[in-house]
Order: sequence, then C-alpha cells, then structure tokens
Amino acid sequence: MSSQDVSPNEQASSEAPAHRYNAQLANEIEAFWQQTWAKDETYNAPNPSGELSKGFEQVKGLKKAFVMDMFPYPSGSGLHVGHPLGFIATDIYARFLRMTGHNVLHTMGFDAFGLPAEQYAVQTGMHPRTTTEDNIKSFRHQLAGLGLGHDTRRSVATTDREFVRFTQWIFLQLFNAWYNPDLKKAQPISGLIADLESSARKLDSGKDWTQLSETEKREELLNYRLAYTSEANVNWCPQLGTVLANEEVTKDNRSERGNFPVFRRPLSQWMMRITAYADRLVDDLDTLNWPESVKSLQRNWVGRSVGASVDFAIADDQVFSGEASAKAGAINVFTTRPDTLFGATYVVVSPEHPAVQSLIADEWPADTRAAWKGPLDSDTPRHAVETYCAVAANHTDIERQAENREKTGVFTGRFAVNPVNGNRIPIFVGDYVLAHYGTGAIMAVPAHDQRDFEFAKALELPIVEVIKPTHHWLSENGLSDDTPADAWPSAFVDAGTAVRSHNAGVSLDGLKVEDAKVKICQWLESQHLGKATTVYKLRDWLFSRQRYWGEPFPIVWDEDGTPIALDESMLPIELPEVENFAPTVVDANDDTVPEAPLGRADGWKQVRLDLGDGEKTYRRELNTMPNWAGSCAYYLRYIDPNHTDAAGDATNEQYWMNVDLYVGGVEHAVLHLLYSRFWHKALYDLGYVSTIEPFQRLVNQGYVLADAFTDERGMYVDANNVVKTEDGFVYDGRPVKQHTGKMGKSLKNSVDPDFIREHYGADSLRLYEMAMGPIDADRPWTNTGIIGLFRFLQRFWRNIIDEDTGQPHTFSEPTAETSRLVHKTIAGVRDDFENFRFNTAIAKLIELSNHVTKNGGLDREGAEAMILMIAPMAPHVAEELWARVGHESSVTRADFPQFDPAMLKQDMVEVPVQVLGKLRGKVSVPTGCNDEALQEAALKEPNVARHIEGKTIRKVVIIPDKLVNIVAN
RNA sequence: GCCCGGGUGGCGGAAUGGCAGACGCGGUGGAUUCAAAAUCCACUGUCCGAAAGGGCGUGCGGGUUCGAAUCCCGCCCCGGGCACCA
Repeated sequence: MSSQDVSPNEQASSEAPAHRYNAQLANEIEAFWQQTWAKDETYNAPNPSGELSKGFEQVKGLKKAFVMDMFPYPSGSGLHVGHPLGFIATDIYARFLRMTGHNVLHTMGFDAFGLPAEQYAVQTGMHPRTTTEDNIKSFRHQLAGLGLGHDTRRSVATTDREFVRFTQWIFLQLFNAWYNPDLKKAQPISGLIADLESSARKLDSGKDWTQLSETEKREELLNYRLAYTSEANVNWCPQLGTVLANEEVTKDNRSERGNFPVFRRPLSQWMMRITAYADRLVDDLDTLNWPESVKSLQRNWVGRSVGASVDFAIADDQVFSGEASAKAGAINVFTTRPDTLFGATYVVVSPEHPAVQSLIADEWPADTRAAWKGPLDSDTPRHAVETYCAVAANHTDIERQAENREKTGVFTGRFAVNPVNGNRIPIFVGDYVLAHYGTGAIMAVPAHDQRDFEFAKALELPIVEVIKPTHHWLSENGLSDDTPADAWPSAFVDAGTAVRSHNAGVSLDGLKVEDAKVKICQWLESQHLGKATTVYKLRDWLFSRQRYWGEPFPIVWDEDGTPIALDESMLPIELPEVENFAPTVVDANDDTVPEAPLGRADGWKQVRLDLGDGEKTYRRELNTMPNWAGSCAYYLRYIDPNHTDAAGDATNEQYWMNVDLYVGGVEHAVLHLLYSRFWHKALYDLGYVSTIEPFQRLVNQGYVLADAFTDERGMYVDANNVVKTEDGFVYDGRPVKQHTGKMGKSLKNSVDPDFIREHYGADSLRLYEMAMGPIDADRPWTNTGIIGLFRFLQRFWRNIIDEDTGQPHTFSEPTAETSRLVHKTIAGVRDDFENFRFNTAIAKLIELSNHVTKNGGLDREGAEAMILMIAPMAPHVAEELWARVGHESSVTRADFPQFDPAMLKQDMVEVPVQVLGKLRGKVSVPTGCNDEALQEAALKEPNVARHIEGKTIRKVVIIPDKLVNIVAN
C-alpha cells in the first residue's frame, strides 16, 4: 500500500546482533557479489566455435541448455515488480541447470523498436535512439540488481546496427524464396525462375513466362515470394497513422495498441506469405511442450477446416436474358459437410461476392414468394439485391455479427443446379455468408446446419433430411422417426447415417458421415464437379508500417513500380535522419493516403545505384518493418551476437538450438509466437537453422496483480500514496475505492523493485515472487507478504552463521531426524526445480530451516546442502554463506546435492489408522513391519478400539508403512 | 454456442487415489523492551466440548472405491479465447 506501511528494518538498532541478516547486510552482500560475478564473467557460456568459444573445452562434455525469456521493451518508466517474475523463474532454472552439469545459455536482450520511444521523440524532439539507449542502460542496471545471471556479451537489442542487418538479411531470404507446394517447403526463388525458363513449370496465372517483359516477370514473381507486395484491403488506423496486421486488431475493430478505430482500406503493402505454412504451423504444435491453451489459440487462429469445394452450375433459365449470361459459369462453394450435398436446397452468396452482379436476373420468376423479394417487396431482382447489398455495406461487422440476429437475404431471381441430383435450386444473397471465408458462397443444407435452418424457416425454403438423426436426438426433441425435417425444432447437426443420398453414379445411403464424405469427394472429383479442399482463417501477415522507429526495408523501387531487393552486401540499410518523427495522423474519416515519415528524408528517399544494368535512380521503400520483425529470430542473435553475415555460425546454431525453455506472457500466443515459428520454419527450409521449431518448451508466467484505487470520478490514483484508515482507503484526504488489477502504469499501482530491494534485498524479492504461487498463475502482490520470505532468509542465515561473530557455527552432529529431513528436502527440491515448481521448493526449504532452528545440530554436509539448495533462488546470500563456510570458488557451478535414498529410511514410522475411512488414531511401528503386526498394533490403539467395539471386522486394508483402514460394522 | 483454464480457511496457496489445509501473510496470546520497531515462542478451518474426543468440511447433485479435493457422470459459477468460419 503506502510506502509508510512497509516496515523497513535496515536500521539495525544498537542492541541487534552485529551480523544479523538485515536489509543493510543484504544490500552489501548483493552489491559485492554482483560486482564479483561481473568481474569473473561467471555467467558467460562458451560457444563451440568462433569468438565466444574460449573455455568450451572445459564444458564440452556437458549437456547444453538454452533458457530464454521473452525479451522486454525497454520502456522509459522502468521495471515494476511484475516484470521480472518470468526473468527470475528462468534465472533459477538456469542456475539449477548449471549446478546439474549443463552449459547454459541465458541472457537478456531488448525489443527496442516501437511506438513509445517514437511517441516520446515526437513530444521531446529527442532522437528515439538516444532515449532507447538510455532506457536499455537503466534496464540492464535494474536487471543486474536482481542478480540475474545473464551472459552480458550476448545481450543484444533489435535496434543495434548488426541486429538490423540480421533482420534485413532474413527479409531478403524471404523475399528471395517461394513456397514449393509439391515439396511443401520454401525454396530459393532462383529455382522457380529456372523451372519457368525451361517451361518445367507454368505460371499459376496462365501467362507464358517466356513471353513476359522483365517488369512483368518481376510482377509475376511477387505472387510467389514469401515476402511480397500486394494491393489489398488492409487494416488502416488513422490515429496511429499506420496499417496493422490482423493479429493487432481486436474483434471490435480497434487497434490492440491504443484502442483506436481501425478501417479496411485498399492499400499496397508488404505481406508475408504465412498462409503457406498454415498446415505445418498447426501440425507441428503436436511436437511441442507448450501450454494446451496456447496451442489451442494457435490452432484456432489458423482455423483449418477440411471439406470440399463444389461447383454449382447456373441453371439456364428462360427468365434470364442478357449479356451476363456468357460470364455466368458456376458458383464455387466450400463445405465441411459434402456428405449432406443431396440435402442442399439453395445457394447463398455473400453481398460482397464478386459474382453478385452477374447473378441478378432481369425479372422475378413467376410465383416468386414475397419473402424472397426483400423488405421493400422490390419490383425487380436488381432493386432487391442492390438495396440489400447497400444496406449490408453500411453495417459494421459488429452489427452484422450481432448475436441472435435474424437471418435475412434476397433472391437473385436465378437458380443453380445441385450437381448430385440435378435439382434446380434458388440462389440468394445473404449477409450471414462471409465474403472472406471459404469461397464467399455456400450451399445451404437447412436440415443439417443451424444457420441454414434459420434462413430456410425465415424465407420458407424446403428442408430435406439426408442424415438420419440419432434416436437420442429425436426423443430429446419429442420427435418420431418419421417426423419431416421441416417440423424439427432445429437442424440435426451431429453425425448420423446418410439417407436419400443417391443418384445413378453414387450412393451414400447407409454410410456414416466420415465415410460418406470420402465417397462423395471421390465421386465429385471423378465428375470434375468438385474436390476435397482445406480452407483456413489465417490470412497473410501485413508486414509494413508507416512509422519511423523500425527497420527500413532493403528494397528499392524502379521506374516501373516494381520492388527490387538490394544485395546482402549493402546491408544494413540504416534509418535516415529526419526532422520530424511523427507518423501522419489523420482524422478517422480522412481518406488521405498516409505519408510515411521516411518520405521526409529528402536526401535519402531517392538513391542512385547500379544494380547490374547501369546506374539509375531508384525510389527507396519508405515503410518500415513492424515491431514483430526484430523478435522473430532474436534467439539466433543470442547464439552469435556479433556475426555480421547470414544467420550465424552453423556449428553454434546446431549446438544450442532449439530453445529448451521459453518463458513469457500469454499475450503473445498468436502474435510473436506464430510469426516467430513461421520465420523459423522458412529459415529451416532454406537450410539456415537445424530444427523445425524454435521453442521446445513454453511456460506462460502469470500476471502480478496489485490493489488499485479509483477516486469519485473513477480515475485511478497513485496506489503508493493511498493510506488505509479506519474509514477505509483514503487518497489526498478523499475516500477511494479499492480494486485489484494487473500491475502497471495504467492502473497506477506499480511497485518499484528498487524500493523493495533497498528494504529487503534482492534475494527476498526473488523468493517472494516465486513463493506467491505456481509460476503460471496470477498472483496478487502485497508489501506485507515479502516479510515472510525476508524472515526466512534471516533464519536461514542464523542456521549457519553466528549473528554475533559473523562466523559459521561450529558444526555439530545432527539428529537422525535432521539428517533424514535434509535428504528428504534434497529429493523434493530437486524434483520441484526440474518441474518448475519454485513455490513448493521454497516451502520445503522453509520447513527444513524451521526444523534446524528448533532442533539445532547441523553438520558441514547438511549446512552445505542447504546453501546449495537455496543458491538458484537466493544466489547472493548463498554465495556469501558458501564463502563463509570456507569455499573459494563460486557456488554457481558447485554440484547440486544428491540425496541418499538410504537416508530417507527411518526406524519407526507413524501409521494412520482409519475405521471406515475416518482417521481414528495413529500407531508407531518399526519400518517395514509386517501386515499382521501392523494390524495388531492398529486394533490395540485405544481410540480405534473404542470405534470398533461391538462391531464385526469385515475387512482390514493395509498399505505397509502408510495406512490401515478397518472396515467394521 | 464452441474451445482452454479454474473453483480448497480471513488471504496467497499445498496435497493428483491413502493423515485436507504444507509453507507464507494476516489474526490472537506470550517473551524481550521504559516503550515501540525488529526478533523469538505458542495457538489459529468450522461447530459442540473444561478436556479427552466428536460432528461438519475442498462450488452443487449423483456414482466408482475399504478409502475421493483428486477418478467417472450430470449441473452451477468464475477467468481467458473464438464466434453466422459453412
């Protein structure tokens, strides 16, 4: 709460022992060891090859471990105690691995391009590089203060000159690659060009490659490259002055960052062909040790649906006449239920479907129902359809997707032919069909799809049963076997058996859904009417932004307006200096094409180059890459931080990859983690990395929550200055309301780690953050909670050090019980560390420490085991104790203690005795005591005897050394 | 609606078929102190009881089992994600 509530005890009173572990001593110890670690380069991990390979000989027999955090954005407001939660967890794990025979790569970089530095630059005129570098400096200082054991030689920032070169280099690899669908992998585009030149492969566009001009060829290749430009509807956010990726737009069409409105606008932008990897991005999730929730989010985002595309020919209709006739061929629909094709009684196309215009009949067919002519009872199909489409266009996505919205649609006046039974079925335009999913058109099977059912009811369309519902479903709905489908209360959408589904060439009758799907797809394919198809929700990744503070593209444009990649030797392309960093922010309704800030760099935006056909003037690409670019492959920079060409040394990459443990927030589930997997797979295909996935194990740490307070206006007030009074919480003399929320700037409830360190020390802070609960759970921060861990460290210190002299206690013979508990704790703590359960590891150590406090008696072996066990979590105090008991080398690579199973055995064991499953007493018996003796002892226990008195013993369950349960009645 | 988590004391949590509530916070009482802070000791799920001991108790209702917080079936509630995705 308020800073006054914290009870600092750094002022050792005159009576307190001179060598008590208090905040002052903790701070001295921590400063000393942090300097020592830095001087000794304690946390440097050698590479097998190259300039960082010094010392590799000594560790080459060890296993490698790559332990990584999601790197932070170095914001100007510094860290709060929520930020380092994951950093502490990975540090503990990395330290544990160092003590159990691993060469551990653990470092921390900075995701340093991005909006805040740019916005700050706009406000102050200071160059974003200056503020970013200052912030990184203070972050490094704060992180070092927490005792995080990072290899600082590998601490890179995405804004570093060489890092930018690396990011641009990857971009070039993607630009110069295409996805070969036959091999299902990316390959250099040169191979595609060779195939096209030799006519071994034809262009998808149907054009003849050999007849094309150089410019036309370049344009054609853009349809294949993994990084390409295209003119498409993109998410345009006027208030951010930039376009955004789908993943950065919330479902109510606002920017994830800033919560500004986002509009769809056609613009030419850079795209990444992530859709080529849709299947692999889904399938390879099965190989990963990731939280199920994140895997599920990614599967959902890719949104794979397996089904069939089917052509519905347009019926040749006497009502229709006109020139559109020639264009009207067939409507291609996508369905996941091709087994219900015989039940398709109409077709619906979305209002945005490109063929809508060509589908409109000149007049209504005879007997067209009023319900089909639209709300205005239009005189012509054209009027009905155009009115309907205009209304749909004016609806926002939210309005169109509102829950329980009535299904609406209008008849086009034309008919399609159901390819399996030749039935003439009406074609509708309806806004429940989405233009951007599947083919933008559906076949409607009202009996077996709830949406189609609702539409059919609303527009009085036939409902034909082609899947026999289960008896369970029929009886649940009070229906009999022969109730016609249009009397059902809803569609039957579950699996059943096909009926009424046959024609001269194929019969599905009697088949289960899955078998029927396979059979009908084979038939459709044989008749050239359709084929098995898979569609995805995933869209290509929009990769350009109209901002200043990002990586420039290594691209120039020629006079024909086609993009040309610069050669690798010209990297990095550095950001030009500009007067004004601000994005072009326009009014929400303004249609102006945004000018990228780089367009203000007059001397830069045009460049004279000789790219092989003489010196010419080119226009530079003025967009920059999105913030995600730098985080896609930064683990490769950690491996080889100074490499200046290509991906890095293959020996080092093969040694370290993949990342064994990756810890970070769940907010990156479908952004960073999907993009990064995509780039990694492309780099894998192109031979630059050796693993199919970058991150083997993922852990999402929870959020740190804290009390937040709002005043009478509902505005958050600084929680650090709220005081608790008898009447409740008060800020500046006014009552405020208490809430709980994620710690951070927006709720004004940040707790400064430097403040906590000053009052308790970094070791107490580290322990408290871990003790609050399982790593993946949200945990409320309280300034009182940390005291318990501080007291524990003080006790722990006292277990080993005489508070008056500062010297270790004389070692003494421990009791058998103490020795047993030491070994039991070693076994438990080891297991907890391996399984990332630091909260219970701490509890076990507290238990042991409390036992020693109470019983005394600790030999050197026991004391050292305690120090070694706490070392990963509280490294400073552990180093100090390790030194004080006489060691000269760091505890960092000391062997983690082994437990002796023989030590866990005890002579006597206390066995609980139950009567009818209820605990009634305990008996103390020799360990390994036989069943008869144990039963005899149990029956003699006075309280047990009382409970079975007068009853007949039916059965006695005996688990040796564990439990006796007497069944008596 | 669908998918993924979760529901245990005043609070954070522990126990994954075998003594429910480890460990910590908070609380109560005590030691120390002129006093306080800090520190140490004891108690602390709930109800009955002086105690011994007993009843109840892990969201709700059933079931399996000698024995269920844990496994199964059916619900309820909370958090997160997706959502007219054919």
